[in-house]
Amino acid sequence: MKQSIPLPVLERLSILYTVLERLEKEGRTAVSSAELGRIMNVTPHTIRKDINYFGQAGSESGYSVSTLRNTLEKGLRFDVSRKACIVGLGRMGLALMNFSGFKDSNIRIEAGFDSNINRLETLKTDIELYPAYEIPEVVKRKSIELGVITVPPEAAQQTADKLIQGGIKGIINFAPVIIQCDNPAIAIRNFYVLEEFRILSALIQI
Amino acid sequence: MKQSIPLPVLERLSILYTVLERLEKEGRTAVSSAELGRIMNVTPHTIRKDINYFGQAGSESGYSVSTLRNTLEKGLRFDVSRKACIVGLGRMGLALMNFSGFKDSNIRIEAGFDSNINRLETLKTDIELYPAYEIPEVVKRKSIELGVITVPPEAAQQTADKLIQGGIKGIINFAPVIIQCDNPAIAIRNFYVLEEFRILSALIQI
DNA sequence: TGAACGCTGTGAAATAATTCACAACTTAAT
DNA sequence: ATTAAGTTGTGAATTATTTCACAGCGTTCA
Ligand SMILES: NC(=O)c1ccc[n+]([C@@H]2O[C@H](COP(=O)([O-])OP(=O)(O)OC[C@H]3O[C@@H](n4cnc5c(N)ncnc54)[C@H](O)[C@@H]3O)[C@@H](O)[C@H]2O)c1
Ligand SMILES: NC(=O)c1ccc[n+]([C@@H]2O[C@H](COP(=O)([O-])OP(=O)(O)OC[C@H]3O[C@@H](n4cnc5c(N)ncnc54)[C@H](O)[C@@H]3O)[C@@H](O)[C@H]2O)c1
Repeated sequence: MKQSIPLPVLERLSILYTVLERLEKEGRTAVSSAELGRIMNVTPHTIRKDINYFGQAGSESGYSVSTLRNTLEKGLRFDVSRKACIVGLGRMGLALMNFSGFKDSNIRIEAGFDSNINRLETLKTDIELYPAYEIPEVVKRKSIELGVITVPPEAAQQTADKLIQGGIKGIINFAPVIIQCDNPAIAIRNFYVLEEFRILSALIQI
Repeated sequence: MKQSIPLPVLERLSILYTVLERLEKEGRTAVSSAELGRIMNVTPHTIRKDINYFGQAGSESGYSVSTLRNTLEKGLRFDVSRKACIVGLGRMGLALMNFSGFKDSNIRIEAGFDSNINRLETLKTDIELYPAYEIPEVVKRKSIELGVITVPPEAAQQTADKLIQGGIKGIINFAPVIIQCDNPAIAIRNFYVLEEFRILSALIQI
C-alpha cells in the first residue's frame, strides 16, 4: 500500500505530519485543505489528493487535526519506533547525536561509530560507542534499521557497505558521494548541504 | 536562461558538478553519459537531456570532464563567489560554521549570529559574530546573499524575516518550520533532517 | 424553508518530467 | 575499405504529477 505512494507525496505528507503536530500542540481541532495549503505553500488540491491516499479522512467542515494526524501516523507507520545509528562522530555526527529533537520522535539513536578510537574515548555521551569495524556485528545484533553516514567522503561508500552487511534498511547520507547499492529494498536519502548552497547560487538572479 | 532549467534538473546538475570535480581530481579526462548515469543512478538519457540545457557539450567520444565541468560552472554561475551567514550558533550552526568543505567552494561564511550574547563571547572562531538583532544591518552592509537558519523552530520565521529585511537572496532552513515569504525572488531550501528519518521509516518494509 | 457558503473527494485535463528511439557521427579493428 | 561498436543530441512517446472542475454534503443564516 505505502509502496504505491509517490515519493513527492510521501515527502509532503511527512511535512504535513509535522504541521499537524504543531497545530495540535497549539490546541487547534479542525483545519481545512485551504489553510494547510497556505501553511505549506501548495495548492489545496494537492493537500486533498495527498491525504486521499489514505481514503476518506475529512468531513464537510474540514479535517480533524488529531484524526488526520493519527491517520498519517498509522498509514505511514510513524508510530513504529526505529533504531538508528550514526557513523562518523565528527562535527556533523556529534550535532546529530546530541540533537534534542529525537527525544519526542520514534527514532532511537542506539549506537555511534567512529574509526578513531581515541575519539571514542574522549566523547561524553549516554549512547553506546563502538569502533567502526564493529558496524556489521552491532547493527545485526541490535537490529538497527537506520544508519546515518557522517564520515568524510572517501569513507562513505565503505561505511555504507558495512551498514548494509549488518542488514540496515535505510541510510541517510551526509557525505557528498553517491552511494552505490544494488539492493533496491534499502532506501537511501542523500543530504548534500553544500549542494544546497550551489542550488541557491543558481536560483538567485545574477 | 537559468530560470528555465527545471528544479529537478538543477538539482541533478549540481550533483553532476561534484561528480565531475572528483573525476577531474582523479585524473579522468573523458566520460560518457552511460558512465555518469551509472555513477549517479539515473539513465544516460537523463544525463544527456540535463546537460543539453547548456547546448551541445559533448562529442562522439563522450564528454570532456574539464570542459563539461566548466560549462556547468559558467552556466549555473558556480564560479561566482557568494557571501553567506549562519543564524543560530548551536550544535548544527557550529557544525556548519566549522565545516571544512567551504574552504574549496565559492561560499564564504562572512558572519555568525546568535541571540545569546554569552554564547557569542565564548565561541572561538575567525568568523565575525554578531547579536541576532543586528542581522538586517550586517546583512545589508556586507551584501550577504545567502543565509542559513539553525535556530529553534519558534525563532525560525522571525529569523527569516530579519534576513529578508537585510536583503538576503536565498535561505537554507534547518528548522522544522515552513518559512512564509511572499517575495518569490527569494529562494528557500528546506533541510528537514528529522523528516528524512520519517520518510525512511515509511519507505522500508514493515 | 431555502438559499448561500464552504468543505471534501475524485475523475478528467493539463502540465511536467523522464524515457525511448534513432539519426548522425567517430573511432577502432580487421 | 569496411564493419562494428560506441557516442551524443533530440523529437516523440510515455509516464508521473499537479491542477482543475464540480458533484455532493452539511452548516449557517435569513
Ligand atoms: N560539518 C558540516 O557542517 C557538514 C556539512 C555538509 C556536509 N558534511 C559532510 O559530513 C561528513 C562529515 O563532516 P564533518 O564536518 O563532521 O567531518 P569531521 O572530520 O568533523 O568528522 C568525520 C568523522 O568521521 C570519522 N571517520 C573517518 N573515517 C571513518 C570511517 N571509515 N569509519 C568511521 N568513522 C570515520 C573521523 O574520525 C571523524 O570523527 C563529510 O562527508 C562532510 O562532507 C558536513
Ligand atoms: N542538531 C541537529 O542535529 C539538528 C538536526 C535536525 C534539525 N535541527 C534543527 O536545527 C535547529 C538548531 O538545532 P540545534 O540542535 O543546533 O539547536 P541548539 O539549541 O543547539 O542551537 C540553537 C541556537 O540558536 C540560538 N537562538 C535561539 N533563538 C535565536 C534567535 N531568535 N536568533 C538567533 N539565535 C537564536 C540559541 O542561542 C542557540 O545557540 C533547530 O531548529 C533544530 O530543529 C538540528
